[in-house]
Amino acid sequence: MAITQILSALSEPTRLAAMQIIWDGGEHCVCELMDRLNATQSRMSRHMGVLKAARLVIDRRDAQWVRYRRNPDLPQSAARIVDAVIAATAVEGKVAA
Amino acid sequence: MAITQILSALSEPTRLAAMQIIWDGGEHCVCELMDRLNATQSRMSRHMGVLKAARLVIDRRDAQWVRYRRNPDLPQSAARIVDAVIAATAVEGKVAA
DNA sequence: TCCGGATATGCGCTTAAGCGCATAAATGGC
DNA sequence: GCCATTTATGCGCTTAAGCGCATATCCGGA
Repeated sequence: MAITQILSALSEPTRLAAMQIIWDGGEHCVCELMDRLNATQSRMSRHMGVLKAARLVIDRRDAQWVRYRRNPDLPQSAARIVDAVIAATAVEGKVAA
Repeated sequence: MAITQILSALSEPTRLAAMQIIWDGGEHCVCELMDRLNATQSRMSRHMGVLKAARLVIDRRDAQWVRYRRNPDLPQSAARIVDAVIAATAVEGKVAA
């Protein structure tokens, strides 16, 4: 079931675009993702919640910010899916934001 | 956009299970998939339509049967996604049918 | 031409996804 | 303690997904 949940999480354009940003390994607050992806606050927050529920990312409180980053404990088999997806977005050009 | 469509197509358990079967490279009629996946006829037919719309599979009329197989012209970047997904299902055990 | 098997599709229904809006909750600074 | 900033969440709405049922369509064989 976890796999279908991962695929479903990645299948939404804004979430996929967020994963492209987050997959660099760094930390990114919701406000940054909002700005870069042109999303409202509640929309962005909920999308991040979906990615978190799929265990693709983890979050960390840092003062008034919440920093998201890729889940370092993601099983390799799942990480390979994300890698392949990110690579494919690079090939096909851009993903809607 | 094609990538999110592929991910969405793969994110449904019965469709994912169908892809596991079809990814062997052989041809499979709807009736076979129905039987193996415990799906009704209309349900299976529609699911295959979704996979076809995502260009993951192609179909061919053969007498009263329609044979589905993996799309040989699927871009490599997309094929890698499917490969990673199939590999992950093998790791995690089984996918609901 | 008629029939039976295999597949697709129109229709209506139910449920889930995604959204905006308003509001709550957490935190630092004053 | 109070306020501004950042993030999460309850609520209601709209739309899309998935399903079963019935029916249409396609095909070979008698």
